[in-house]
Amino acid sequence: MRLSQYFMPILRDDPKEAEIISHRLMLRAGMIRQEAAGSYSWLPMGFRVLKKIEQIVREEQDRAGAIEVLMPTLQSADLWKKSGRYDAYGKEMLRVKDRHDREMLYGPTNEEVITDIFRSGIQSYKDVPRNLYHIQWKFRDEVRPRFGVMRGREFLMKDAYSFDLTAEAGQHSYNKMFVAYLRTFARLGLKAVPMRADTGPIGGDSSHEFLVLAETGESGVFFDKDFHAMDWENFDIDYDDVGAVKNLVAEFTSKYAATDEKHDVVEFDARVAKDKQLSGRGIEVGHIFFFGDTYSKPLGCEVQGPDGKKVTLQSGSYGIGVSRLVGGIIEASHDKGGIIWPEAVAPFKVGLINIKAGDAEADAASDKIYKALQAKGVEVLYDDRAQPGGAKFATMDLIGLPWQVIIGPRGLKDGMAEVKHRKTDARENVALDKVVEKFTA
RNA sequence: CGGGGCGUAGCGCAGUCUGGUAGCGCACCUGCCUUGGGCGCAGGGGGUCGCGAGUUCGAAUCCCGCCGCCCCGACCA
Repeated sequence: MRLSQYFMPILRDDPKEAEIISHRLMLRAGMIRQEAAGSYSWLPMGFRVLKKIEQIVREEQDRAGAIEVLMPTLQSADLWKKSGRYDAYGKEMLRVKDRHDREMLYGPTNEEVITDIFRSGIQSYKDVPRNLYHIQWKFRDEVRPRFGVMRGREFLMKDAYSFDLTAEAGQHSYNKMFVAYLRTFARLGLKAVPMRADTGPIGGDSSHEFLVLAETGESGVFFDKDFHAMDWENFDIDYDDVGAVKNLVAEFTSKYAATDEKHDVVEFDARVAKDKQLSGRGIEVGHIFFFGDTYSKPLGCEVQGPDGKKVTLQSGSYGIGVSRLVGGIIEASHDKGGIIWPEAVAPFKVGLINIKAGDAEADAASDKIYKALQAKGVEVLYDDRAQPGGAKFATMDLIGLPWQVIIGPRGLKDGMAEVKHRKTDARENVALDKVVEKFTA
C-alpha cells in the first residue's frame, strides 16, 4: 500500500480524552475513531490488526476442535426469560423492542442462544462432545466505558461453548480450551497468566482468567515469580491425549496466581517464598468457565444416553476479548516513539520509507523494492509522500510496523538500503537487491 | 450511580469572570526551498463557538433547560 493513497489519519497531538497509552496511540496512529462512549469505528490500520488477531484466535479454536458458527447480535428475550437471566442481567443488557413491540436485546453473551441451537440439533449421546464458537460483536451497556477499546460497550469477542455428556468429559473440553488459550496468546506475542477466577454460584475451581501483565491493567494481580521462568512458547500437544492436556493445565495452574478479588494473603505466603512474591496489574483478555448444566437444564438441552435415558448436558463457555486485545497488545508493547507490533498482528510487516520522494533515483529504487516485496506477498506500507525525512521516521515509529526499510541518498550512493528493526532499533545496511530476501527467507 | 471537569477549525488550546467584527500553534492548500529524525520562507482556505429557548441595540461570553464527552470511585470480555 502506498501511503499517498491510503487512509491513515494520524494525529500529532494526543487527543485529550485519551488517558491511557494504548488509547492515545490508537487514536494518534489513526486506527480507530470514537463514535459514542465506548463505541468505535475501526479505521484501516486498526481493522487490519483486529482481523489478524481474530484470525489467530480462529485458527487456534479450530485446531482445538471447536467449530465456528455465527449467531446474531440481536436476540429474542424469550430464551433469556427461560434461563432466568433476563431479569438477572440488569441494566448492562441493552434491551430494545421491534416494530411489533416484541422484546429483543443486543447480545452481551450467547449461552442461551447456543444452548438452544445445540439442543435442537442433537438427540443422541453420540452427538457429543462438541464445542461451537463464534466471533461476534457484543454489547454491554457499561456504566462507565473507558480506556478506548479496552472497555468499550460494543466489543468483538470470541465465545465458545462446549457440550459434554459428563462433568468429567466436560473437564477435558475445558482443559483443551485452556491450552488453546495458552497457544493463542503465545502467538499474539503475549504472556497471559492464567489465574483462578470467581465461579459464581457453580463452585469448584473450573474458571480461569487470563491476564496480560501491564501497568495500566484494571485488575490487581499477585503471582509467583516462577511464572516468568516457564516455557510460554512451546505448546505442541495432541488435544486428544486427555492426560497430556490435563498435565499441561496442571503445570500452569500449579503456581500461585490470583487477581485481587480472589487473592488470599495467607495462601500466598504459604505457597510462595517472600522473594518470589510478585504483584502488579493485569488486563483480562480471556475467561473460561465450566458451569455444568446451568443453562442446559432450564433450556432442556439433553440427549438420550446409551442406556436409553435422557442426560442433561454439561457445558462450559470460553471468551476472548478480541477487540480488547488490540489495546492490550499495545499496552504490553510500545515505547516513547509509539507502538511496537508483534509481527503476527502487525498491520503491515514492512514500512518502506523513501526519504527523498521526488528524486528520480530514490523513487526508482524505492518503487522497485516496493513492487518486489508485493510480488513476494510481503505486506508493505510504502511512504512515498513528499515530506521531510524526520516526519516520516516519526510516523513510521508511531504506527509501529516491525521493520523499516529506509531508502535515501546516503545509502543509495553505495547501492544500500538501511533496514531497521522497530523493536530493538537495530540497523543494518543491506544491498538494494538483497532487501526483499531479507523478508522472504 | 456518587464526585469532579470539559464542549470554540481535523488535533491541542486561548478568548467567557468584565457582552461589541472569533483568535493562536500544529495539521491542510498554493508556490519556492529542502529531504538521514516532526525543515524554512511567502501566500491562502477552513468555524451554525454542543443544542434549544430567553435577556439585550448586540451573546462564544449573562440566565434557564437539554444533550454529549472525559476523569476518580463502586461494577465488568
